[in-house]
Amino acid sequence: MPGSRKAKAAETEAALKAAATRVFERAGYLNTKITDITAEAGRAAGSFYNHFRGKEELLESLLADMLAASDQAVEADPAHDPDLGGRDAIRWHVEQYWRFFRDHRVVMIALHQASLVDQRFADRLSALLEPDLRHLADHLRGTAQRPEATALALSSLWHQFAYAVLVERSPLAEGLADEQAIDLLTDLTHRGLNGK
Amino acid sequence: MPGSRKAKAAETEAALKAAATRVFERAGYLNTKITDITAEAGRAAGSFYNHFRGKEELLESLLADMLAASDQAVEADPAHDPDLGGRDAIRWHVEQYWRFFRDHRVVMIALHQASLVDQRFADRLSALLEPDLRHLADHLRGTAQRPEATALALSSLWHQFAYAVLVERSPLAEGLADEQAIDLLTDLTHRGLNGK
DNA sequence: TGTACATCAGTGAACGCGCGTTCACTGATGTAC
DNA sequence: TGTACATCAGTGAACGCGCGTTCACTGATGTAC
Repeated sequence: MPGSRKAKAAETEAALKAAATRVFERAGYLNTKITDITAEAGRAAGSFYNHFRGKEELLESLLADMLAASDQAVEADPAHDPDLGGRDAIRWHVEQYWRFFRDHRVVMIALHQASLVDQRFADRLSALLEPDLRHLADHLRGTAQRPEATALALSSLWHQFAYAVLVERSPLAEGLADEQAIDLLTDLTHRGLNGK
Repeated sequence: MPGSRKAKAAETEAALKAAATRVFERAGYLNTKITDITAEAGRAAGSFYNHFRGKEELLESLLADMLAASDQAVEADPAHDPDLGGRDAIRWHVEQYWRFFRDHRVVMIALHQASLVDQRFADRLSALLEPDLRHLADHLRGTAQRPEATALALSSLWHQFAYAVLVERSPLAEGLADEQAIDLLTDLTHRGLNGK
């Protein structure tokens, strides 16, 4: 069976990534040891280094997967209403953000944790978020007095609320369904911007 | 000179705390080694353990100082308007929050970082913030549909925006003065709540 | 006040744990002829 | 198709670095008489 060697390697690499995701979820990126990942994947410790230089490179790989998945999702979606003034348009943005965060929760948190300890990831993460922020700021030009700062504030709101609800599972948001969370953020954003 | 031994010990302890604060600021809590702190303080490594069990206990100590300072500040302040509906009352709250965060920035971030790695600090930190959150939720009862979730969202907004501006120094908030930041948050909060 | 001893803060070299990383080895897969 | 050799993925014990923590020692401060 030619190609079966590569296939086996690919399988192990995928197993390591899946295992890493599970361990990150339960213990956090920073608390995770290489041997935790290999143990979870049922492989020997040395096997890890056939596939990744270290934990950072594995995270980079998960990040690449996440970006690929999100590119696909964007392409599948129809173009959105460029006017951010309407409540529907705002809700669409919030919903995109919420679903992305929920679906990629583990990687997002891992990136966030890595950023605290490793400047390279901090730069990576802010470069990742910056375009969306600039885009949002452009939408706000005319509507808000300080478009950039306002965009930063809104993205702060969305990000941290999603984090509190979806990651920390704050008791204050107990029983809050996705749709309700999205509506709450939409209302705060829409009214906050337009004063209505 | 009786008492001069205790005085020397207290001096060293204070020096270690001050040094820790400086090192945390520049390298982050998680990246800081015990020997970084003692070196910055100009003491031997072993000296650290005459005063603290470890890095965690030193952080607890900084936390205690912060709480003591904030208690004093609250006592010095006149009672605030209990009605959160008025813009002035909201601004007062936002301003308190902003100044507290700015003044205790280093400890707040250190706590935040410690929380990611140590569940005990996570519990400590949420217990620390919970009363304010509940208080805010009570203010919102009647005004907002879901007071608890809305309180969580608003505190998310304040916290993360303060973090982005005061810690990350986001380029999007370049040249934003404290008063402008406070006004921006006040507007978003006030309009978001009251639709005006 | 002076002397002898006890106590304590501080020192820094050394110890040792945890964990990332290596590497000689195994067995399976691929290749050459 | 068969044989001999090469290559590769995976293994796990062992190595070694980094750093937290200890501890015998020093010199200064406090206490007893």
